[in-house]
Amino acid sequence: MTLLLQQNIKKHISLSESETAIFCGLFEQRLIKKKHFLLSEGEVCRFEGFVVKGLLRVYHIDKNGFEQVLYFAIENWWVTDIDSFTNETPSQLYIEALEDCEVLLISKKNKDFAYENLPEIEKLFRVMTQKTHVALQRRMIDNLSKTADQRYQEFSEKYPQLIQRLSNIQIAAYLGITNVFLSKIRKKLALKR
Amino acid sequence: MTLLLQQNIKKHISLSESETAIFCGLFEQRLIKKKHFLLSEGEVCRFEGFVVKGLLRVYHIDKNGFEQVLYFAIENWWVTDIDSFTNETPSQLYIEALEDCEVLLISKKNKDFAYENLPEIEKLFRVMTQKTHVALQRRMIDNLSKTADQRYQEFSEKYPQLIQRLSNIQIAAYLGITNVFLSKIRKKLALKR
DNA sequence: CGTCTATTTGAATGTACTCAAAAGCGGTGG
DNA sequence: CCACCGCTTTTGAGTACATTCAAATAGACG
Repeated sequence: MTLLLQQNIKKHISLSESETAIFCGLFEQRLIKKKHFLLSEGEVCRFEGFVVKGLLRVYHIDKNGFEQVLYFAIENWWVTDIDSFTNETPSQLYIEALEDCEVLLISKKNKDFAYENLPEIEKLFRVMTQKTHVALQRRMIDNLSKTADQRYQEFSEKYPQLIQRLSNIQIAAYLGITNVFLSKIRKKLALKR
Repeated sequence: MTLLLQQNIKKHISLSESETAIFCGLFEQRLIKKKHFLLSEGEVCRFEGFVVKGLLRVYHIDKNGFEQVLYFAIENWWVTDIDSFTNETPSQLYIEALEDCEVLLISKKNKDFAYENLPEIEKLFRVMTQKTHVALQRRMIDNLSKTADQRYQEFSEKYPQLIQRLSNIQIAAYLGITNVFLSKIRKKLALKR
């Protein structure tokens, strides 16, 4: 059950067998069916999650009713609302399963326990947070400086496995364009080849 | 010299007098004249900086030669290229003084020393990183869902003190629009009142 | 098979950019 | 103190990028 999680940890830090076992023991398995929610706006996010199987999207609904996708999470990715989780404030985000999912959840209490008893874990999360931050910074720059056209092509090249599992509507909400316009972009690109 | 830094720390964590003194002692003062650089593309960022006085901009130049401002840092803000600093890789960013500046710099070595000897410091940086991340996430959403018009108004309302010290060119590079277009937005808004 | 949702297409509109030129403004040297 | 230079801001015209709305088509699923 926690095999994928163990491999994920090993990529970043070195933990002994027993430490790994302790850490993995702090997680709770959770199965979510397609179209169901792991988190809804207004709730406090009580977990940090590791995706073992499936696909989720993390999104926000703005005051005009439009959905903005912050990111997608598939196997081997982490998922949470870091703001709500750390500050224990109501979330402004939704986390929805786009496929049937298996997720491993760790509570704040258990994470703090890990911080205190497994010093390397601190590093694990620090590194992860940094990577996420840098990725977000890059995406910021891209969104400011590139056309939807370029962003779509780069997204397809970077996450080919993800594209196949997403509808145009989801991709468009991630790129910050309408699904109608995405359809036109795809047509234009298809003609070019 | 480190008074502002001390106040900044107190907002997030509680350190004893002596601990504060030790921590502040790990910083080195640096004066930068207007139009000079604290960091240039290609260099490894060897510091994390706290701005005591002045105004800096952190930006990236894309392959078409356009400058994208990631953020501005004024008094009481921190400034670094977190990617380059933590991974000791060449930076893709520039950090330039837009006014004469006084900055307090801490090296990686000294920061690690602080982590080991002043446990609360870990928390300080964790909290800061998180706040930055959440702010960036919000900005991401705004950029995806709002017009330049709205983004400009919100930026002016959120950072009125900053707006006054920035040229249109800088503001435009932050908002992801041309300075020509910003000028037109300002005219339109002025007429409305 | 019917229903529901996703995708495509076209026309009209709005948002933002490019290019070029003029006007404004600040600093520097004579 | 003024004249000049360089940089910023403004303005206008033409164009490119992206959205809205509406309708047609295609797919997915019970």
